[in-house]
Amino acid sequence: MAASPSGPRRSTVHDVARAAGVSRGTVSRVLNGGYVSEQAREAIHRAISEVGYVPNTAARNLVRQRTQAVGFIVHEPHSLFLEDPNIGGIMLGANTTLSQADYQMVCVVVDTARDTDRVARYLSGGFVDGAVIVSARHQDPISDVVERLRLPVAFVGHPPGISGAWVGIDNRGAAEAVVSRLRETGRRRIGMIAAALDRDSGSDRLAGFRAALGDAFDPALVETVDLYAFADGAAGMTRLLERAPDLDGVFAASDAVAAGAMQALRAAGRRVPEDVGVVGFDDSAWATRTSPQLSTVHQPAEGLGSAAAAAVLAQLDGDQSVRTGILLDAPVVWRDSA
Amino acid sequence: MAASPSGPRRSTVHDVARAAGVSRGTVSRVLNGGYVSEQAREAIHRAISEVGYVPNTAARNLVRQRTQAVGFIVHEPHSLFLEDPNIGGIMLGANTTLSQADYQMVCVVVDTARDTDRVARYLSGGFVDGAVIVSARHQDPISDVVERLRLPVAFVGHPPGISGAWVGIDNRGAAEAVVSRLRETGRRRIGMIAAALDRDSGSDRLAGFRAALGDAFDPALVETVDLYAFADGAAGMTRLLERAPDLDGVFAASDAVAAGAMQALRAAGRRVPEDVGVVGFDDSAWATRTSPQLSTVHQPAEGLGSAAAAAVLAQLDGDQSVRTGILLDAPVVWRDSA
DNA sequence: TTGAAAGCGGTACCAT
DNA sequence: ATGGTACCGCTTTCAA
Repeated sequence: MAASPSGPRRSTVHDVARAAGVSRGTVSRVLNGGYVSEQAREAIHRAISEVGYVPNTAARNLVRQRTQAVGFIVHEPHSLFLEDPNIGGIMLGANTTLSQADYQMVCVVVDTARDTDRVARYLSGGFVDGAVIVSARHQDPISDVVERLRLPVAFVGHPPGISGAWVGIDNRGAAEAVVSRLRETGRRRIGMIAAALDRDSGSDRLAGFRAALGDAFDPALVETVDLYAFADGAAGMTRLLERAPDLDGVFAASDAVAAGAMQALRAAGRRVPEDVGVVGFDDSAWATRTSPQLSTVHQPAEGLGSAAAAAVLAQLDGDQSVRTGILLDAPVVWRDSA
Repeated sequence: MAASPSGPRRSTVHDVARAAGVSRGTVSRVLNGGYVSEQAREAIHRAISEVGYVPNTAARNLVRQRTQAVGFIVHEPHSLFLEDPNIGGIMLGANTTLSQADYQMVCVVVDTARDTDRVARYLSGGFVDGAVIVSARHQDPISDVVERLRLPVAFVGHPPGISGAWVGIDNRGAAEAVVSRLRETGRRRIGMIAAALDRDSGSDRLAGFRAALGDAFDPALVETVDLYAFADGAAGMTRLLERAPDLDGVFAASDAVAAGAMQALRAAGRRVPEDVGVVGFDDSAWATRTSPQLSTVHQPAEGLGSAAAAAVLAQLDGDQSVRTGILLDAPVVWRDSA
């Protein structure tokens, strides 16, 4: 049971109080704010560094009835967690904001295949004061739990039917911008490889595509695939090309899909961007690795994580004015593929 | 200050004790093990689910003098954290193992550019019972702190001069295996694009390359680049090709480097694998996205994270028999690029 | 402005 | 086997 590093006992408020010649209460007051004479304050600060005092988190949390932890819930199989170019950035952003506010981020990955309700239990268990929830889906049981618990949360993305705070980008608007520009540059037969229609990001991108085309929209030019993945992009492109050999532009639902599409295009003897213009989505590492480099929509991943964390923090502070929806800017980046 | 979700007060050991008609001590005993009559045990279990009891982590941690948290320290700039194909897997593996043991993983990313000693303080602050440390470097100040604190840790990778437990793969042996096979398949002028020589992984791969070649080793066939990155691979390959136009095989220090090298090779009119055989390292998403698909060394990323976490857990349990070094298997995967 | 004291929710030791 | 009780380190009334 040699759990804690042996060393000398960590010093406590008690030690500080004694060294400064005051009571524990006074020490606590300078730590947390309250009426303290300048003289006492100084003596205490000196004592603190003298005895090397560091507050005990557990004790503080116990009396304050908080855990000082925020969950980062990713509802995604491990493999997708690793593939997704945005999750890492979102996590980093959330972590930065949270730790600056002295909160710990506890990362929980719900491998969809396994039990969702392990997380539900976790959330109910009072292990966290709030949560950032990534890639929730419609009717997600986790969202239900959160609602019942009235736990301060923020979703990244905006699954329909969710009532809590959320932060996202304007997928639909960005898609429209992409397609409009494609048309402006002379593309006339523009197709789309849509993906992940079961989440808002996927369906909104498709909606934007459709809206931008208006009357010119042709359902035959949309190919739908399951995942935002390279292989899906390649397969989708191949099928799309069979149906519409005269196509001269493609909007792919993600960079990975776009990269796959480019591969299929090349295999079919089409040149990018000369014969077919290709645009992706995410501005992930993929975008600058394809040749030609991909035109795409920039996702502010760290910003999303950071904003979601801030929204949770605001609720934790009892801030009533929390906006329930925040849209971050997702500019289109034009490179060489279209 | 409406921090905790309002709702009814959470029930405590006290409530359970009263509902079961026993004392708090007895309740604690069934929770933690000890002599309890079968009768009491049953009554208590019934009472627990009746009142919906969930233990309070803070209180338990306070009395036990532990935090029940383990740090996951990544000493890497944010951008590299996102690029590295292994870190995500390592993290997932560590997280899984840790949470199964009821530990929380607290992720700390040290953006090298900024203060390393913020982490040192964190570690000294008693916020965690132990730590998994990824990508430490030689003479890393963090390693020093850990040593001084005698904090239970495990490193992923094996930076020289580190005395604690570590888990890694046999970079050198894997590199040797790659090069030997390249020779067996008839390659005669084999070059290497070495990277990240400031870490053990990078220098060990180079050492293996050298060892496999023995007398045939030609320093002119080694090109060194800074990072395990695509762009570095492309640039390195270009330079290498200038020096050794007759080269017929390349061992790249990572898949990203290999992908960059393949691009440069193609630009120079060389066919892979006909003219030049290329082998990477990591078996990351890159490997199956290039065409032809990459032959490479498989990194058991989740396994590494999991093993490192287990090593920390073992030390926390006071297990004296912890092996200080664990090597996981990293098999070579032969695909089409060589 | 400050000190004293009462808990926060558990665990563990001590008698019984 | 069980109940009683002291205590973990800190915050927060309440008096003074």
